[in-house]
Amino acid sequence: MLEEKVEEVSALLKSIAHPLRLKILCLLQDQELTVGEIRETVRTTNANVSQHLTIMRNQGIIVSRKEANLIYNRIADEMAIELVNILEDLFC
Amino acid sequence: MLEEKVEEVSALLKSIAHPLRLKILCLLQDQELTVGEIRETVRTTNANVSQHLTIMRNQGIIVSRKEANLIYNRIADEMAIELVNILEDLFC
DNA sequence: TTATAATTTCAGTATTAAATTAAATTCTAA
DNA sequence: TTAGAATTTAATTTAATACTGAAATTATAA
Repeated sequence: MLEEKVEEVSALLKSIAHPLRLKILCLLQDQELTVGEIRETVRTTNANVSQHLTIMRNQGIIVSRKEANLIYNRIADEMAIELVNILEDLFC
Repeated sequence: MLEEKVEEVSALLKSIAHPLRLKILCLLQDQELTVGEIRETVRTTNANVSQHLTIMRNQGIIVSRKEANLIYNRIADEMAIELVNILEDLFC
């Protein structure tokens, strides 16, 4: 793997390699959810969910759209969806 | 994905999600290498390579065997080999 | 037995990450 | 225009990581 690719791939893995973020990605596999909805299923604060979403948004894994004062989040990166699928196949 | 699985998978990803460790895994895909041989291709110190190998050894990704005063390292976990293959397919 | 090579361990420092709480934004609806 | 809901931002604290250089281990070979 080329040096650039190594940096790119390890950055992507890093942004997924956290229990809360992995859970969020699993949740978002087949649906769009708001911060509040995510917070209801993963037991933490809104701020914490928001910060983890920001990490994944900066990585390009997630995009958000605003409707009223709700923010809907979904997976933007097909690679990320595929990767989560593969992880579930491999480990579940 | 079940809570336990989430913890397990994110721990595995975390132990791969570092440029140097990802490089080492790529190198070890099809061969056994000593710490010194690894250090020659990735530009850092022996101690640093050794520490990263320890992280992956603790995670069960790598096993080592000693021959004289050389320590040969290889990938132990088939899942890890498969995962690295998949990452190369997806991103290279 | 001593010198050397390969590796690990340790101690220290610097950086980065995670979680919490409170304050600030943004939008809606009364 | 103000009260409240959803979310983000900021500030803080705590904890985890990464790297370096030196010292300790382990094994070989002179």
